[in-house]
Amino acid sequence: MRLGREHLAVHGAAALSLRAVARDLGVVSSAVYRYVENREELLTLLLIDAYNELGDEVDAAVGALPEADFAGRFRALGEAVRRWALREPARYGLLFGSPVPGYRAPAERTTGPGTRVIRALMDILDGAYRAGRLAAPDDSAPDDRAAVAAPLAADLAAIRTGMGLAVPDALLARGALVWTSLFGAISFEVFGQYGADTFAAPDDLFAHQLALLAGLAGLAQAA
Amino acid sequence: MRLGREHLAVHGAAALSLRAVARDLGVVSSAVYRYVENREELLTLLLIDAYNELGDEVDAAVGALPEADFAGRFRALGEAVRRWALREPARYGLLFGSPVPGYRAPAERTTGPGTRVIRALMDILDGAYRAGRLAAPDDSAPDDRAAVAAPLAADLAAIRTGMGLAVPDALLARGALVWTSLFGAISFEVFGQYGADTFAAPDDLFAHQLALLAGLAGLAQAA
DNA sequence: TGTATTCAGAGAGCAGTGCTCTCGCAATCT
DNA sequence: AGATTGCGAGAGCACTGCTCTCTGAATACA
Repeated sequence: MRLGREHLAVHGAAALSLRAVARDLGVVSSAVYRYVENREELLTLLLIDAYNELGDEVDAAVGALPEADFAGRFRALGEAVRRWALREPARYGLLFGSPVPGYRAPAERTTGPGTRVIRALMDILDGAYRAGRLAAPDDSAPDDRAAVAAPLAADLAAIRTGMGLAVPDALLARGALVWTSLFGAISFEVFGQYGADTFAAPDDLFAHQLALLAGLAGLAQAA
Repeated sequence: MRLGREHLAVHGAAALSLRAVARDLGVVSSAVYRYVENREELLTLLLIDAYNELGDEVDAAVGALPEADFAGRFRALGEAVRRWALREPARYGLLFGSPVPGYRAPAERTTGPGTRVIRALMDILDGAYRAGRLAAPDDSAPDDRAAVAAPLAADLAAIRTGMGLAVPDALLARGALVWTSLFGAISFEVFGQYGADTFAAPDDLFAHQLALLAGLAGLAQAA
């Protein structure tokens, strides 16, 4: 079932060639259609496979730290995502890059594996909140920046009940921003948006960004 | 010189077909090669064109507000980027999505137009700093989260001199994170990463995220 | 005005793609 | 032993990027 994973890794998602996959398997192209309905389903399989591998690595990295080490777990999550993304840039692009033209992922098969990272992130934040270790950072306390508009509050309420969380609106919204920001930073690095050699020390850059995001999420940096 | 812009808009970057562009122009495919060396150069032209249109709209939105309204200008920048991205999702994907397989953008032609948004963003932050209106948010003051490792500090110093800025390391790093976070949030929305109807009020979500990012950047929300 | 040059586009053709169809071979089941 | 099933091969369709040659028209030059 490793249909074309290494080929995707080499050539990228949009250029994924069913015929090339067949060649890698030492088989003619029409034979692949015995196992896969079309190129779309091949992409779907690769999508689910990638989501699950990323989810596995994130879960392993997070689970290696004690449950109460919320800040440590958050950092482990971010580092695991980045490590996987840098190791598998094409597959990362398939998951978080521009959608493949003409391809629409079947939600009923991909939402499960596709929500594992945000699930893990929210579990950390929710656990920290329930343990009284998640505080609204000072810069949001006095002003109304953290105020949540009514329609957004409705969306957040649906997410909270849907995921079984306890965090209040403002912190939930911060969690969502941390989520998108994490992937934004990683995407910039993986996709080469920073420019050729703008950052000679990308590890330090990311570590700094992770620390800032932890602060944004309301996680104290204590161990 | 509108070679295939609408075609890209419809079908996406990776599916951009030189032959289809030729058809749109009412011409046979080989004729296009009179004006464009190959598909790569066609992509490069579209890339530069998109960068410049985005840059123009951002500059216009930012320039519509008084120079001293740093927070307003920041919000205008973010809203302009999002507006353009939602209006031109395929072109946005070309700029900020997964790289087109086998295509390498020529830095000497694209870095100029490609840095206009970060340039505008940094100008706002730098202006606010020089005006004494950019403060390190409270949540970074007491701890060492904002401490910048030595190699990262070297990178930041190069950026500062290269762009002629005055902001210190910690704020410059925050600016970079705000930059990537902004595009991370927009990419999630444009690329449909949030899930089908997770957010019924995406405008409110983005407005909230922009406010949080303004806080992260150190911009007071005063007018 | 007559010739030479340039240039835009057409058309054929190459190798590649996704995909469908038919066919043959081999293992399996009854 | 005979029928069924499944796997893979091969041909063929329309599409792609790209190269080549050829034609026809506009232009430059004398």
